[in-house]
Amino acid sequence: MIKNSELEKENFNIWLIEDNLHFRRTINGLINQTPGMKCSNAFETCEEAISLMETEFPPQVILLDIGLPGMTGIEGIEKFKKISPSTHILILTIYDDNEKVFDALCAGASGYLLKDSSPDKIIGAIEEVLSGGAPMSMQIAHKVLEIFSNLKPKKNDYGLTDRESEILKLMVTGLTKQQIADQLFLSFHTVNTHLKNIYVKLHVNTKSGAITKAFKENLI
Amino acid sequence: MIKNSELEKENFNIWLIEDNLHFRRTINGLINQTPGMKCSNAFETCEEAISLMETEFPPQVILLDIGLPGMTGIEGIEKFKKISPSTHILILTIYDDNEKVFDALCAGASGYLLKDSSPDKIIGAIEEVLSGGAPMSMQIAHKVLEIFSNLKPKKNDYGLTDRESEILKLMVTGLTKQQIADQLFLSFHTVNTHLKNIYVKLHVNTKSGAITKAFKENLI
DNA sequence: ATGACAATCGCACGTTCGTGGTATATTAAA
DNA sequence: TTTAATATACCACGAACGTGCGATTGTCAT
Repeated sequence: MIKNSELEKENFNIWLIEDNLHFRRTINGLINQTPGMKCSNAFETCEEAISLMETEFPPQVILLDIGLPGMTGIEGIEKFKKISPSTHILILTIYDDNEKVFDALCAGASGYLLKDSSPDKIIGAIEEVLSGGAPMSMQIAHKVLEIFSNLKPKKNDYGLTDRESEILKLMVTGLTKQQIADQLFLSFHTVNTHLKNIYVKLHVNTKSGAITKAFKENLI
Repeated sequence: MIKNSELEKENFNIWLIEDNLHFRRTINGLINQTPGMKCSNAFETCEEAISLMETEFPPQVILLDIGLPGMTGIEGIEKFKKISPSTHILILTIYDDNEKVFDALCAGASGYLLKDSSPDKIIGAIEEVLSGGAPMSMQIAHKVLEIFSNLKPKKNDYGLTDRESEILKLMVTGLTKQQIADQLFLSFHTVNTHLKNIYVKLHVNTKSGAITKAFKENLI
């Protein structure tokens, strides 16, 4: 499987954090059987790994479970990344809900695999993060795109005119009516009128309400 | 390469939108050589494809370029998805900037390949979308995670107390000071004081400013 | 036990906002 | 050509806000 001479020379350092003894041993063995990779430490909890990371040289890759006793894997990611930003975190878990996937990737994970991945896939994923990729199980990649498409929601159309949108944008920056008027070389009264119309269209009756709505519904 | 009996039976319908004649012919040939796949239509522009889509039966997959004459691929995605939500859009382009990737995936693309992908990869990607996956070139997957980690920015800590955060949350819902006071069974003056302190901590001096900051920096 | 912080409550004053009106010029559609 | 929509401008008044001063109480660590 592995015939990359670079890998064989470098002997990449990998840590494993996994509370299930059996799975930990399996993965550990798998990595150490792979030329060019070495699972130098295997932990049951993030806490143990963190304390060692502060004294020892950090690994290139951490294989990280999410459902752990004590600190969760998600929380762990941030800690690891703070200590060693260059270490790649590869999530290896049973959880595939949007929430966990989203949080893990936001926290800085470099990849996300489900535990049903084959040994080949797991080793391949480690190689992929090492070469700058972002390995994901098929289902996870799909979820990621799902999250994306929900990210930019139906751009609700309240029928704001161009001028009104422009004024809404300025309002969001925190300007008062008078300041907006100055900025656009308009009379205070004109801005006042526009605001009134904006409020009617957005069904609000305060600046705060308009701003909140603007953010929540991507009107900015 | 392809030995999936399901694919051979079904003969999946694929459309191609690509303005480069040479590349269009190449991909067209590639698909038609693949058992179980048929490139039934190849277009130069989104406009042509859209008009045909309104009369003919839509394909299972559209291979879509982004840099097209007339309507861009990104704009096209939304149109296609509106006409036929179940059609998978697979982006095949030279553009790999965050902006385009982000927009395409938000618009509802099911995958994103770079044009330097090998024929095998392209066919593999089509199979992957058909089986519910989300194929991405390695670089693209990496960019996607990059976008994610920038999504949840440094949760700036302004040292708000629990009470202050609570009041900030209520403020965002559009309540007045008096309404917030009622909600929390506090005096108007107490809320007023808390707001003053919030303003100092957030370096703002209006409700609007506080709300904007709350949204922009995820303080909610 | 002293000090720092958080949470609560109070008042006064000037500023800004929200809303009820009215009105004109321009432009685009019917 | 009439109509509708948009952008512009004005006024007045009460409500809400922002900010300057206070103050008391409790908690928690030093």
